[in-house]
Amino acid sequence: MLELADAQHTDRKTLFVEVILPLTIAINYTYRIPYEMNGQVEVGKRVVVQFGKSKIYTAIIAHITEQAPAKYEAKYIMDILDAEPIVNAAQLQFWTWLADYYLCNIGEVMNAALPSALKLASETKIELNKEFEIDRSTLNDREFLIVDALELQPELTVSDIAKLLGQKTVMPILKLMFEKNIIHISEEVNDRYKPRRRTFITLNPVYHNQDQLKELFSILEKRAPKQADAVLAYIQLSRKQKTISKNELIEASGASATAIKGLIEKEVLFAEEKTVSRLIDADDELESNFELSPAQKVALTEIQDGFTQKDVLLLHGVTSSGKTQLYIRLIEQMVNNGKQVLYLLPEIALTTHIVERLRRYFGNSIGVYHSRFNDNERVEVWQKVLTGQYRVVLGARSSVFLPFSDLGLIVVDEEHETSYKQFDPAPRYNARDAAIYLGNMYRAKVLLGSATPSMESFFNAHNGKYGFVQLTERFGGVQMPQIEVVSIAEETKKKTIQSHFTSVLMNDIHTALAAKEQVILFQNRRGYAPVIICKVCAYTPKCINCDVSLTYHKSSGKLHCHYCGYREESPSVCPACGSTQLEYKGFGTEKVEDELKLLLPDARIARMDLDTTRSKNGFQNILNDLDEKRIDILAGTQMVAKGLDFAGVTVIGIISADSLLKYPDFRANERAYQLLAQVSGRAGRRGKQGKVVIQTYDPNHRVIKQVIDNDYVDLYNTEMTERKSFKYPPFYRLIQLDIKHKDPEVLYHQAEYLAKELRKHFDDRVIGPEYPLVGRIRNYFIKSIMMKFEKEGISMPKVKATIREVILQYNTTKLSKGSIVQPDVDPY
DNA sequence: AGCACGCCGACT
DNA sequence: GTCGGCGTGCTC
Repeated sequence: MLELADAQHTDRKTLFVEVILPLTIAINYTYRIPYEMNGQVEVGKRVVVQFGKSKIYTAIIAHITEQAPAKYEAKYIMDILDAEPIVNAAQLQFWTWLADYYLCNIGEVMNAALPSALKLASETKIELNKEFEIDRSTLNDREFLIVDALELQPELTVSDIAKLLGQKTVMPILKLMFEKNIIHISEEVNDRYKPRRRTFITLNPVYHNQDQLKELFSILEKRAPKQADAVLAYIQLSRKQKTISKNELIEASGASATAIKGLIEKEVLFAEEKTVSRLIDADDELESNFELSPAQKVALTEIQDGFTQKDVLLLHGVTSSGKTQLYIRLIEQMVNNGKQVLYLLPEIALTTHIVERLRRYFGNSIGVYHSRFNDNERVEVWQKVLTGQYRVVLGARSSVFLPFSDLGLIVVDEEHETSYKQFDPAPRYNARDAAIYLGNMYRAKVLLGSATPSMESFFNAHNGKYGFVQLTERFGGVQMPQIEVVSIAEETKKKTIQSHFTSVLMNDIHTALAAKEQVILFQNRRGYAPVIICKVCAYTPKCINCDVSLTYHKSSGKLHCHYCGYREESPSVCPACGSTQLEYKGFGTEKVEDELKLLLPDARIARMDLDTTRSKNGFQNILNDLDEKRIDILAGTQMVAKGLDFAGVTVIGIISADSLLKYPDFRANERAYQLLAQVSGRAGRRGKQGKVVIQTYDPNHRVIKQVIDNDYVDLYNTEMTERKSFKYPPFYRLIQLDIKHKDPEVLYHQAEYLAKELRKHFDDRVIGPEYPLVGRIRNYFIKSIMMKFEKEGISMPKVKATIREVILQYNTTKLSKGSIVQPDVDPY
């Protein structure tokens, strides 16, 4: 009796929940729970709520209370969607931290964290899942109605469906249909990642028998000599390498594709299509059941020991030193201890290939999470992490939001990569830094790995905040490319330079082309000429928005602003004085391509920059052309540097290193080092040493020396000394102001005003406003500022509180609205 | 994020 | 005289 009374009492309790709405709102809102749902209320479950006049959203329960709000009447929640929480307490803590650290709203974090299928709202678009055969007999009336409607009109919103059914609560129905794979929650369609497929050839094992083989040859030589050649070439190749691709076989044998096809039809050869990596090294490093080299074994022990002292550890390993193998060993250990592992990779490095390799070790317990996966797939991964089915997750930055329960290790590969930083919508977080916090929360170990670590991580390792392990030895006999520095000034004097190409570079290009090898030329500038200047009156066309000189693009015949996208017709006479003597100064990839075509009319030359890859499959097409040897020389911007595998490339030419070395940015040297090292790394392949030609006016530049010597420590030391004597502190914190105004002039003044206000609180510790990239750009979002903490022990929370306050005042003075955001690295 | 309210410019 | 531009404020 007593128990029953108690239960009834609980049922009668009036419960309220604070919910997180997936919106840009500063606070959480409170809703009331209908009595009959009291038993189901739990933090982390999704609820359906009405917010505002007519809109319906999916929200997350953040807090449960019996306290009724004093100042307003709470609305009832409409529904509880989940039987079990889909977000755990740790995640909510993580979201709160992220919102605080990056100065944004928790709703924005929720938006970034949850796949859109988990946050149905009235405006969400629903469509049928085309890959799913619907068995109508299994549908109930309402489902039937929805499917019918969707067949007439392929896309309906949630509120359309509510109207159709004549009822308000449609979310649970849609949720179920989504889970049954009947419907798709549509979202912006990202280009899905297309893995590179290759056909591999193997010999029918029958012919491993010498007699059979001889017999085969005697037949083939008479009737199909080309096919005999191909088989011979196969046998020769198979002595050198384990896997032979169709392309390699065609190249080595000189036989045609039809000859090979004929052999496949006769079942002499077997063909098998496989996914291969676009990344270098992956193939060689990850043979199954690999053995660690002595150097790797030492490093592994050091990492394990390091983790007993420190929670975060930086692994500095030169390119091709086999870091991935170490990760695998560490992951194995963690998984054996029953812990979960998160393996973070920069966006571009996520290939199904690496997954396949890892699957070999971890079977079906490995999941992949990636923005190019569709929502159904993303939700699936989410659920499998939640239920603990996935023990290892390989993913891009957004995978820090997955519902881990007992994370033991986080690996952040290519730790320095800027793609870990989300720039555009809030939360403007850096997944590497977030991973460190995440690790701390779960008492998990964090391993940062890179061949060219970021300054701040190196700094932290140096100061003992992080542990530090080095791997200086290359794995498996891959040779470092030969780097030659050529003085442009000297060749100009000797008149041995043609256009922008020194004799040294031209010789190497000729050698490569003669050997049917490929060349990449790197020039860190798009367009044809970055500046036009009138020889008579010195007038230079500038962007009306940004105050920077406009770049001439020959392909469009227009002048482009590379910061805001503004375009205008290219003038034929000087707009100021009417003179026809317009000089095109400097050069970009277009000009490199153009002039090279004049010098080498027979070579197949292509260009890879933002302009040629903007179209849907532009990037992919160029890669494929390069792969299949339809391109001899590729001229490109930074894009060519990003870890992609250009197997046939043996020569790299850096047309002018000076644009890198003279970047007006205080992280210029660090970036120059990384870029030069990365570009250089593209040269050569297994068994063939690459050649890198660096053309420059400043052959003695210390960064060039550091790249040649592979001396990251020297780079770090000189940078730190220089920064100390510089007007900036060695590290500063960047506050990114998310102010949007159409008039850049206004925007600029707003940023200045804010910096001035902040200076009232922080004096000279505020630097700025500063703009992304070049000094005078008035860009869409403005980066301001900050500040030195070394002295006076101002705590970060206090700083943040003050910034909030200033922004708040700023908002109320109606100069602007806009939220504050704070990205970048906090090494303190 | 939506949506309403409200105040100034070019139109049937 | 209105229609409609977007600036501002509010949503439990």
